Amino acid sequence: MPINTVFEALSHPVRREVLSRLKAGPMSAGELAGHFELSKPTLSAHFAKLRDAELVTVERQGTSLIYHLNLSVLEDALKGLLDLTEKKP
Amino acid sequence: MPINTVFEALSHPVRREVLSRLKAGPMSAGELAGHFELSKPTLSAHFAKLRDAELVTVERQGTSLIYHLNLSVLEDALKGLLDLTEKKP
DNA sequence: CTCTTATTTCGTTGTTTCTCTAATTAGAGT
DNA sequence: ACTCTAATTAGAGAAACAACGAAATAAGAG
Repeated sequence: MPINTVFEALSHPVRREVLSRLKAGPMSAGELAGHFELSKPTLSAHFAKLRDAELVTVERQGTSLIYHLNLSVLEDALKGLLDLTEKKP
Repeated sequence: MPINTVFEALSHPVRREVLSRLKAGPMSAGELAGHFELSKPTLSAHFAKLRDAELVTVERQGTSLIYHLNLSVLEDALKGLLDLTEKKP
């Protein structure tokens, strides 16, 4: 959960869009993957980076894996960026 | 200035620290480079990415190049991240 | 015009990222 | 046990990244 891992995870547009879709609510890996024109293994790799950064959490439901957005880490990133704009640290 | 370029630029810790230092005020490339244990060519490449993303602007003063933080693009990134946390849009 | 200073560009090397297909694991149902 | 679906892991290749030393460029001083 080093902040560097978080920013690295946020650097790819596909991963940011995954987060954006999860904003609406938890979703399975397959359903998420259906929104992209990429192979499932490719998406799975993106999911792994998001998990590494703890930007998402995962929960198994039967054969499906349900991904959840982790707001708190996203807020850490937000704070990190805000620190770059504030004059006062 | 596509937002993707901005996030990509923000993904490296050295570049974020460069921005952080510029927060205090404009600074020359050499002075900036002095704060890192990296060669000048390496730093120059990082500066180029920041320029590409328009996160910094540059101004020549004699033989020196003075880098300035560009808050407005940083705010765009901030807004992009905020969009990932908000429930409403 | 030459010399010095400041910074970037060039050429190279090793590492990481992104993508794919093919093979594998995990769970549920028959 | 077998089979289906869901998802990940393994393996491979192209492209991009990050780092360096050496050479090139730009601007001012003498």
